[in-house]
Amino acid sequence: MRIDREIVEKRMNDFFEACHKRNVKVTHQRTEIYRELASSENHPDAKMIYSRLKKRIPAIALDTVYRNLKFLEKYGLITVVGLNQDSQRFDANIRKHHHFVCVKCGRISDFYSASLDDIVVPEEASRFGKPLSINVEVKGICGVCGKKHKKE
Amino acid sequence: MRIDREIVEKRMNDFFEACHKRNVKVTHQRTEIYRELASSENHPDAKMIYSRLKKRIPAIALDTVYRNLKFLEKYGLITVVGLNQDSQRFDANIRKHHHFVCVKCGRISDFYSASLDDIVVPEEASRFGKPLSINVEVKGICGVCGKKHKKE
DNA sequence: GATTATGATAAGAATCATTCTTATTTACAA
DNA sequence: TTGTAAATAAGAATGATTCTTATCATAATC
Repeated sequence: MRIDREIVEKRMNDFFEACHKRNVKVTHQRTEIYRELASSENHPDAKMIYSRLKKRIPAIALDTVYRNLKFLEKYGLITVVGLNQDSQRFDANIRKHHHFVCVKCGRISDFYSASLDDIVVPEEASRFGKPLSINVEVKGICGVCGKKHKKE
Repeated sequence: MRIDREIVEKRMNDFFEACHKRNVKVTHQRTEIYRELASSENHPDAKMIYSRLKKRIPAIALDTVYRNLKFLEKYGLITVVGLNQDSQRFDANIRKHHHFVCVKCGRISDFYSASLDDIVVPEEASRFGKPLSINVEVKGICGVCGKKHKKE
């Protein structure tokens, strides 16, 4: 489950460029953490990246992996899959709906939309298995956080 | 941020019905945990539900809240918002794409779809704030887990 | 209405993911 | 080459979630 060498190299170039542009240090660990993720197709978590890297860099600390993943996310080089919350959030609304999630405060709002309810699972997705549900997640800055930001 | 009384009552009826149909006990704690979530609009986490209930049921244990939320999810009365993972998963693919997530094994697969890329944020969503991204999450049973299930 | 079996709860310990603290090391600019 | 701010390693700390076990309550049966 590895990404094509060319794509990885392009990603590595983007990484170096982003580091230089931002004046952040290109450490061995940081480089290899990004390389590991950029070469993986299966959306690993921090532990998985850590244990793979441990073979090549035995002294690496798990905290370094976490720190750099946060760093890479902040600089837009990687994303966290899903909603990026620190705890599970629950919903008693069983009716088909979608979510607006504020990336600042984590507020989650339900919304209904006939047009979005109409979208069908494309073949590109059903190729991976039997679909059970399809939902749309909109990420953005909520009204409250938007106002806060203007004041600052 | 409370749900209309009528809706809550309908949900409570569904809850009692589901409990009886499944022959599970209708305990005070279970009932109030569901009532609390069914009355909330803001997708609380377990801690939040716990602290609200603590006022009414001082002896309630946090574990009971977790246990019953899992229970309610299993019986389809509530859902976990997002991908319901136990750890954060990362993605170096910054090209616009969508996800197929297996609800059995947690495997996450990227897919591309011109038709899904074309969907726009509806007014019902942008009402909550400034949208930054829109993505589709398909949940289902992946090929591997589907085969396993057939064998059993 | 009382009895009882079984599932549910409370309490606290345990586990797992993630972050913090601090002393040490390293990248890289001068 | 050297100075210095940034990054790292190690391990402790935190916070979410789950487990263990003794006790309790629901609901079926008498």
